Amino acid sequence: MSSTGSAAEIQPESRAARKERTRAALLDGTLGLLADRTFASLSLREVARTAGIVPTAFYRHFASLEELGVVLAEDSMRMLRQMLRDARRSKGAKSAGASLDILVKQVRSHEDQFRFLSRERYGGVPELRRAIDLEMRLFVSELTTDLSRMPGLENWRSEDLEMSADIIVSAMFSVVVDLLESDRPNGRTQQDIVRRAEKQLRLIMLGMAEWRPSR
Amino acid sequence: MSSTGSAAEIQPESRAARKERTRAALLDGTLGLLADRTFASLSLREVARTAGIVPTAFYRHFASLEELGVVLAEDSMRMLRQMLRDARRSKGAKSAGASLDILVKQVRSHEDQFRFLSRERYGGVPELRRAIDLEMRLFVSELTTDLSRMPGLENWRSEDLEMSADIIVSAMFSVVVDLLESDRPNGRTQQDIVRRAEKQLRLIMLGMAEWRPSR
DNA sequence: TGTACATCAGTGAACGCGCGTTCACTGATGTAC
DNA sequence: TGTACATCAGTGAACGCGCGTTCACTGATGTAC
Repeated sequence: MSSTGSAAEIQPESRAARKERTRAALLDGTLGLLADRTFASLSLREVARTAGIVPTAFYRHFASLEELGVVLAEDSMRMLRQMLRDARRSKGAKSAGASLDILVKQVRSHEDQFRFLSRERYGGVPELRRAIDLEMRLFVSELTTDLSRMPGLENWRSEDLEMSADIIVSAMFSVVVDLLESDRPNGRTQQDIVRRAEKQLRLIMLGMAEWRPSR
Repeated sequence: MSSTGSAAEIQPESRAARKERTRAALLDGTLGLLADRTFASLSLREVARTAGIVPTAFYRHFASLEELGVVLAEDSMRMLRQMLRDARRSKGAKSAGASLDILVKQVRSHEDQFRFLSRERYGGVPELRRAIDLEMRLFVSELTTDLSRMPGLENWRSEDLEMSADIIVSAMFSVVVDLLESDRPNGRTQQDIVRRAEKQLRLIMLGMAEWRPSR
């Protein structure tokens, strides 16, 4: 309780730490606003408001709203990549059920980010759309590589592997969207969504088992 | 050449016809603006500008911008329904190739409307999102009915038919998006897109042929 | 440890602008007689 | 056919508002000595 250096001593936050906290508040507040809005409809002033700073202070952190948006997209995509890496490491991930389980958990713990990605993927800000689209392509191409290592697929043409990866990613994307809507009126329940997705993955795998890479 | 009623006589447009023309210009101009924008980012004044009228005259046609948006969504969805009806009537539509052909033609002749639908489907205006989502469900359910009549599928559980229809619609949706991007940098060519989609449909059909509706 | 100066996150006033909406209006078209 | 009146799509001024951005500033934190 003395003032000579005990653990209880008040450590005043450094200037850099404060700045970082405000920056994080800007990103986080924006993600919150995006829960039911499009990025294109945000104003710099309301974003600043959510972080509790005056509009002009925004420029201490980003040159423009769009720049903040790109950072948000990059952060969200980093999260996605991490998910893929985790899934690959986990031994059971080759089964459809286990992979879906990872996806559901990830969506549930990063709802705002997934909502942001799904909304801006086809949205109105070209810079964001391009960034997200690029990441989706990388995603498909990583999954293509994974597939090429699976037993029975060693001799497939890369074109065929790619189209398979593509259809899997499409199906997973709509799982994400459905999950995000699942607590709203008219939304299907999480159980229904997962069960349907499992069947879809099984259907695709059945098709792949029968596939003859002709021509 | 007389003024007594020949075909060359000038027929002044009726007031109702003029009004209808302005209304159409508003809808059409808005669709044009939406080629690279989100609906949520439009302003009433710029919409009015594209139709060549003063902002206040807008209210002679719609109570609000949102109301115009809903009409736009309804029009676009009518076009989609028409496409499905045409596809069903055409005899060859049971083959993947023929159906894809119809889709490609329809997308090419209604690019703006498809762009609008794909952009607002996950977009920021709840009213539009709901309207489009409802239509997509109807779409899946109609396709489910079509599938249930196909040879070999008579005994499938409706749940399984639905999940198959769902994955087909997802794949077709991404075909539409790809087609809309196909003339832009980084876009794949129309030929690549169609070829991949054909393979995907074949893969799904192979899977369905092997499907055992167990449990 | 104390002092003098530099840094810089955040402030607050001010600007010009496009916005949605109101209102009273204009003048061509439509209708009743 | 002609006249007198009603309708109504489009006009133009005006309003208050939130916007992005500029600018000079404040005062706490950091640094050099």
